[in-house]
Amino acid sequence: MSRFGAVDDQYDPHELEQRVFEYWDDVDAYEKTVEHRKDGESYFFVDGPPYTSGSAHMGTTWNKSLKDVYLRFLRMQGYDVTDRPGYDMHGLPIETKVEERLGFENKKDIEEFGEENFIQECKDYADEQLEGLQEDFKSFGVWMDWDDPYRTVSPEYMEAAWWGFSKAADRGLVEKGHRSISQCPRCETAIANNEVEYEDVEDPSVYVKFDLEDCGDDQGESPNGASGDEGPARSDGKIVIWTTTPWTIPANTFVAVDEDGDYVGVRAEKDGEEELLYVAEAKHEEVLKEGRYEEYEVVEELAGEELIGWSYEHPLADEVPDHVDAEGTLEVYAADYVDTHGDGTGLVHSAPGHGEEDFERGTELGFPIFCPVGGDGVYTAEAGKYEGQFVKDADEEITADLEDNGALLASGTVHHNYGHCWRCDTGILQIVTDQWFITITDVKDELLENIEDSEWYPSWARDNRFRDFVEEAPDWNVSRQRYWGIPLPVWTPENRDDDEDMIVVGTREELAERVDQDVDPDEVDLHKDTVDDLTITEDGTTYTRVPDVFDVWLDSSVASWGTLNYPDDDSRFDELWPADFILEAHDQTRGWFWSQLGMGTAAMGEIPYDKVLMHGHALDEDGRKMSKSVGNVVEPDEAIERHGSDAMRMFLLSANPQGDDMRFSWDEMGTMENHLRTLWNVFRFPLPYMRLDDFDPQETSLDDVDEDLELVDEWVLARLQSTKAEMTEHFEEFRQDRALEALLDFVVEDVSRFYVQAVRERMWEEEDSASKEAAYATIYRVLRETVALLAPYAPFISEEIYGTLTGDAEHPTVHMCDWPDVEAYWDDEELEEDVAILRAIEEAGANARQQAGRKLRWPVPRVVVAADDQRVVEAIERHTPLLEDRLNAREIELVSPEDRWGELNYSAEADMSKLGPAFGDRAGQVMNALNEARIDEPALEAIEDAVSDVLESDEEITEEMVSFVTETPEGVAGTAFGLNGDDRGVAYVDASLTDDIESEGYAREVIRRVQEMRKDLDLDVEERIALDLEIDDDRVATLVAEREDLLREEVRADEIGSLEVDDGARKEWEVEGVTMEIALEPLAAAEASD
RNA sequence: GGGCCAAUAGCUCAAUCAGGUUGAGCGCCACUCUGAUAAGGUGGAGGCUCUCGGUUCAAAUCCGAGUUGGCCCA
Repeated sequence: MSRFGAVDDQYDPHELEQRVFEYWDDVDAYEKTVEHRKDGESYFFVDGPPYTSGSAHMGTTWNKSLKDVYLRFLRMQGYDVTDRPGYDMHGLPIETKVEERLGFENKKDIEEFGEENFIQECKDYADEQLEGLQEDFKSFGVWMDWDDPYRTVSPEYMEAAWWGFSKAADRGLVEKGHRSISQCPRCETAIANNEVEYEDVEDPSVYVKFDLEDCGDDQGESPNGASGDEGPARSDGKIVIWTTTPWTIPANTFVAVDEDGDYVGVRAEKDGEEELLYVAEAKHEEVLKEGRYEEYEVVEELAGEELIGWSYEHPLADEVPDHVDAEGTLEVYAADYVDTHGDGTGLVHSAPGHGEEDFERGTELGFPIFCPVGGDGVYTAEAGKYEGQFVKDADEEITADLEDNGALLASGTVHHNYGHCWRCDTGILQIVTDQWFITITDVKDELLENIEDSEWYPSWARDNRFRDFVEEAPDWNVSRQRYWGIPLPVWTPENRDDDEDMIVVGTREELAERVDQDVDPDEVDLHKDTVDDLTITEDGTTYTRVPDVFDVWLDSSVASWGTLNYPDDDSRFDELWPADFILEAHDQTRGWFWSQLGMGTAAMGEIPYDKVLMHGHALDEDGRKMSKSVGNVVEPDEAIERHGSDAMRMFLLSANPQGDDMRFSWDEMGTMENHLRTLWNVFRFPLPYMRLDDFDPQETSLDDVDEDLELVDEWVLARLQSTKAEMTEHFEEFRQDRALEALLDFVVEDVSRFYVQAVRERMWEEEDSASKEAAYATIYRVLRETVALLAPYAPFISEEIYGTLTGDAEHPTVHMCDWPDVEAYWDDEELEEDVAILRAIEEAGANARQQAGRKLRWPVPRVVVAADDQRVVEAIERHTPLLEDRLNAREIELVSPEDRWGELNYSAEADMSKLGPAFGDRAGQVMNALNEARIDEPALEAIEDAVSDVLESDEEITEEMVSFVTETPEGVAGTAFGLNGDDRGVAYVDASLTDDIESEGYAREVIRRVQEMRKDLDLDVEERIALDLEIDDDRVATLVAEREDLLREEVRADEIGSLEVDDGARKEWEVEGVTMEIALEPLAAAEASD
């Protein structure tokens, strides 16, 4: 780009961004920036891999924008940043998408299609989605290493997973186990608890009576011993359970009670028959009502422990002949998952072959684990009568059979939350199957210790949420009975599949060495279709591979070394690992934050990341989550279309990145675009003048013009230093939103609204002047550093401004710049405060003018400033001319704190922090009395008297309790000014008129209208004109005539007199009630027409 | 059902940790400026600080109970 070249009149984000994209491409901006930092200190960032299904939504866009802003910032600080993006490409979600595409319904379809073909389809689908995501991320300017992303399907990456798993196995943390897991019967695989989605559904609700057996017989055998020798004969009694899954009753093994709970025996009557029912005391009324009993009577009160050891008959004994009947089963036991006040009856049907808690308690009691259900949710032969039925379909028949057996107390339906498969939405089943686990519960203490080695932003995310999650976490089931995933690298002896003599392979090299077949370690693809056929023969035993693939969460859990291609490539691991920084949304506490901790600890004994920035989710404008079914999704593409990538990024980056959700807002995004427009206008304002004067920032630097700098120059430079300091501080605390706020405040408030206004006239000077050069050098420095500070947020506009300012003199791209340091030389806190005070006075003055009905264009004879403190006096004394100029006042009159302006009245304001302790509960009354008092002089006695009058009692008021405020007299308008909420004084504008003032006022009114007409005629700034002026009021005409020199100068009029207008304009105006006619004509035209 | 986080102007947020008469930006309305001009400036309106209790002379702030939303867990 050529320096100070022509730029667009208006900020057009789309054209600008397109130009910048092309420019980046032309000069290899990204590659150069990476190269530029290659000798810097290394910084290891690891990208949490998005899943390759669907396109980037607002949340992903926020996430990548955050990553981009921090990576750019770190680069500018000199770090050599690792920025390899990643993609999570395996797993059930993609399998189900592909199944949908191919019209498959179950695993059989896949087997028929062929494993190899299916895997290829999944790979193609994932690759396709990856391309889409890459394009999405590039479209809003994220700079990562797009040419070389890590892909969880590549052989190196899959090897990294194998290696991590084998390290965990080396530590004895891999085991095959019989566990209760969540099974999706459609996908025919175990799914992780965090893949279960809960939805409100209608399910059966059945109350079942289990007939008690005479407990005298097996009293001695009962492990917990209960005596049955008193009270009513229990052999005719029944215990009542409740369940929403009748299909689990065939597997009933025991009934659980709360040993400390209260239970009752109830004699109840229905249809002339009497029954003795046992339920929790708290639930008995509800249960009997459900059973529609006509009458009942509590005949017995028991503690839970008294029920222990009671035995009962299996309610489906005939239908399921193979039901559990081992020693000690079909009895009542204590279990801590029972709640006598919760849902149900206080007695819990327990089937260790299904429920997780039932399984644990059943195992503890040494019972056989009976699960007559296959992975497809169909009853096996063990289920007797129900064999071959899908379990949910059998609910009805089982309920009917219970009724026939006289075991059904009541049946109905209930609405409750029930788990569903996250991908195919099928209701999950709890069944016990064989699965492979990483037994992280064996290293729970180590996990909790390792958490301490990471630093989280915000810190509560680690100390509350994450720690709680880790404490509760069960062993990690890593096996899935599916196809599209990393195969488990486990080989077991033929015909045996336990973990006793397993071989766990860690690398492709090892695989090639140990397998019986010929395998090229550099060429082998590790997917299931390839490795399934490989066998290992050692010491005469042949080993075959376990057919499962890994839980997809295991894939990303190894990202901290997988992204380095470790162990295949060990060149950078020692230097870089563990990651310095990761950044994801809060749903990853249970996801990636957790899986990495688990895998890092199991494999390496360490947490694989140092710093974690945890952001929230992107919600819609009403604070609801964006969802396709609700139709409130805002697509990033639309945001870019409406406001441009820079504005969208700035909006996203203006949100707090620490834990809070972001509420989307079109309004706020529009505001960001406006701020960028302001910056654009500020930037393009000095360009024509600099170009005209051949200003060269390399020749004329700030140092060269140091002597000629004016107050505002020094001030804006001082503000720049504070802004840099503030931004750096915020960035280092991961609050880029606050850093952005500081920058925009500087650009909009200080540069645009104050500095540019203040230097305009200096830039218009036609002759060369030291002052003008100083202003050029100052604004150049301000803009040059501002775009560097803005570059991480808005990389496009920053690039264009930087290019126009620097031409070929600096880096090819703004993103190679160093993060601007604070220069102590320009730091000037005193000056910043002075100007802050002056601006407060100016603002108050403008307010007072409006009250007095005097426009800024009209001078006022004087402004009286009553200062509350010496600091304000100093500021005014140091900068009186500037203040006169900004207020358009002939004179500034300063009233120091110890004096007062005679024409004023006073009132007082109470300070509650002092009144409260002194007056206690009467403080409110005293405050009101104080605030309402009006007095002639600001004296304590006067206010004390006034308050005492109102309250009819003597009150002691001290100086610190009140501050006096002035009451404006007639004819003068006054407005208080202050800083940071503290009053610092009052500005009084004396708006009285004199001939001199009116003369200038009217002259300026004429000037403005001539300027407007010049603009309508589209005249060049330099163009000379002839002017005709007829004013209807003689006095005003005379007043204006007194300022003819000013008029000629300002509007570049060489001739004033009557003229015929040919190529010019003539117009009548109404000014303050006076009619005037103005005509003008460019001189060149006038001459030509002669 | 449990845990964590949030709730303040129409919108986005600050003030909450260390209690003392609630603030900013945007939007809206009015005025103003006019050589940055599809810009700029000034002012105004707009608040039972989610609800109910408690502690305190005094609560947006501390405590308790709820409501709503978000995430996580069951």
